[in-house]
Amino acid sequence: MFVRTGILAKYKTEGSGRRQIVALRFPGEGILPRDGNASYGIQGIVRSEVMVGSASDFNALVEKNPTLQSFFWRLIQRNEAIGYEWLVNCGRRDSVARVAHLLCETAVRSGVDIESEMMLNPFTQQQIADITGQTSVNVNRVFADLERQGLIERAGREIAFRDWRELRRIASFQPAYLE
Amino acid sequence: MFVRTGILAKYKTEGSGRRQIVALRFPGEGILPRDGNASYGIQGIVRSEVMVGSASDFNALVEKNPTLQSFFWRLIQRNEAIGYEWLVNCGRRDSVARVAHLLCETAVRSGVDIESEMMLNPFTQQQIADITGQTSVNVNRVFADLERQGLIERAGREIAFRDWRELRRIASFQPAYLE
DNA sequence: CGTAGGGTTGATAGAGCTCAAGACTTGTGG
DNA sequence: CCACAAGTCTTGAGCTCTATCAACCCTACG
Repeated sequence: MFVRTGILAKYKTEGSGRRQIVALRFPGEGILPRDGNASYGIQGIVRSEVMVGSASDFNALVEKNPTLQSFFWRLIQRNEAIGYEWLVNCGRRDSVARVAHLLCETAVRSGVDIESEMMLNPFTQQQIADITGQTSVNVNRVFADLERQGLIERAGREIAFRDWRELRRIASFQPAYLE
Repeated sequence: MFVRTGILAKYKTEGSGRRQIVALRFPGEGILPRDGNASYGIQGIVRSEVMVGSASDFNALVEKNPTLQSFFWRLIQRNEAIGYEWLVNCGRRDSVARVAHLLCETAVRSGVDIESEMMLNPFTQQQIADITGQTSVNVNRVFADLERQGLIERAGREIAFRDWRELRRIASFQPAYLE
């Protein structure tokens, strides 16, 4: 699956019904075919356009095209790096840093111009909670906190970065892992 | 890098010096080459024998050997699935479930015979904390808890599974993701 | 105009962190 | 063989962060 527009989420549901989003796919990214069943579900974060192809076509294409192969190879490594970063996020950062980190990553991955300071946050607070391993109630409080600290300003889903440097700092966001 | 014996850990260190182990490699598994710098460190959990090769050799080998290619393809997908499971673990399970899940996964991945009920836990409690995103103090209390509940019995690092089924349940461990 | 989903806020409880101290294990050098 | 050091495990006390529960508001939409 190749994301043309919008955002896709891979998620898993725990026994007790709690949901965890384990990966996101922004435009230009994709979900590669798997042997066997996937252990996760796929859902659109926003209305999205997605190209879907068959695994056999994909494999044939890649096998005879070394350029494509190394392209996907790099794509896989990027996703791996993002996954590791998310693990650090969930395991070792407090709730403010987790949300801030997600905002930073989202801004960079969706190609928003930081200088313009504006971004349309595509997530509901519940989805942010599902990504960062918290509750939506707490995500709400964290947003209020970030705003009170003067790091962001909100108008509906629209977010203005008022102090990108400081936001990066509290998130300990080092964009190198996104290449 | 190919792990012959022992266990390797990939880890990242957060700004405040807190460590998160983001992946493990058991015997028969490996760490594939990357373009550019890796954003993680590698450390042995126990004394390990590791075969190290160069990326160019690896790439050449894989490129002309489709069987190898699909082998590594599956390996990557397995690691991806494990990573997702770890995210669920850190994000959505309480501390008892996290430790229990790690024990289950370790038992299966290291090929221990569950029926024999015995496993040499290879980790220090600090390492378990670094994997599950907790403190070593709490890991210690969780172990005491699991023992009090009669799910495991400990003698040093040696662990006996006294009720594998129940342990799996509280960990919500579904081994399918390990293939 | 009613409804559902999302956002906001307060009160409360509890899980897990921090700090601190002591016991035990293992390896090293004299 | 002993003394010592470093690392690991264990336990208690207190506190903080975040979950939970519950109510209410706002907005979009049919």
